Amino acid sequence: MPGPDDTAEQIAALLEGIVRRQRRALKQDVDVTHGQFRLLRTLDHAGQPLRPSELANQLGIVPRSATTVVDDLEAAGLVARRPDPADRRATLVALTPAGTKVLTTIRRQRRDAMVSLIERLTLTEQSTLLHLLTRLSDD
Amino acid sequence: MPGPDDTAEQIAALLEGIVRRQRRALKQDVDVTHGQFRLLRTLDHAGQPLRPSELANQLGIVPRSATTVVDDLEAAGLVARRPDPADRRATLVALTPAGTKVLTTIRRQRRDAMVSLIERLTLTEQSTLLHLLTRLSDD
DNA sequence: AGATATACTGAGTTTAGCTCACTATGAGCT
DNA sequence: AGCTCATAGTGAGCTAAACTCAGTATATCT
Repeated sequence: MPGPDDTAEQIAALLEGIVRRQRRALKQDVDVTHGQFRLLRTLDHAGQPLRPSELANQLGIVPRSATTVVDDLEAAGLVARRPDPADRRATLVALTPAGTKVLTTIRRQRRDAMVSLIERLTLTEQSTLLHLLTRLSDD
Repeated sequence: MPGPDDTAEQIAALLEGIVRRQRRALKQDVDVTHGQFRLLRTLDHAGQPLRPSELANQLGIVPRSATTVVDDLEAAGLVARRPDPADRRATLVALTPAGTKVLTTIRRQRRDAMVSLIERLTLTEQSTLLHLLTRLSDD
């Protein structure tokens, strides 16, 4: 006799499973990790250079973790650090042209993977799912 | 003009975000990691001892990874290994009473967190969501 | 000027996976 | 029986994505 609690547990398990499998399905041929991709995407979405702390904030991670991701992306030439003219403690992180290009590539791959999954649903179901997930995501 | 590709990308991002936040909301006071919890839950759901390889299969991880999780749970006294009488290569992993107890505790915590999230949806919406996610999860 | 707060980072840890290679045992074939 | 191949588990070692704690440089506030 499943109750609402059961439903919650099942939904949690399904969400986890889907995310895990989707992520693993992405044997990207571009050498950018998932975390790095998220940071690139955030920068692109912002449309302007951001501080590491702001990136951390938007990514939902602690600032120290953002530093590492930026380090690796910078080493790969996908972002560049420059001093913040307004505050000498701070640095600004900007996408390089190479970063933008890589972002586009990965985005397409990820989209392909997700599309092939959600193609199992009808268009109506897709928009229902989107709607429900959005409701769950609002802060 | 959002097309099906956009929908896929949005759904992917939402799924990730929900899972990440839910997991972090779980500052468990029981000393069992998320991966360990998943294994305990799988064992409990099976209702009988399972082989590590079967656990790995159900958890969607490679067998070697299951070995490590079982190691840690066994060290904590939450599961027990015993030889499989039917196949001397194999071992069977069973929940101990302590494991069952811990599982119950964590389940309640997790359920509370997830329930408080999905309470935003009506019962009908919840079952719709469950249905859609199940469709996405079928192999 | 001094205290406190903020921005970033070095050092080290944890979690949750992974691969590769090895041992022991089972199963199928001749 | 003997050989070959497959399966079950695990040791060793790696990667990713987070974390904490502590330290330095710079801002801000009184």
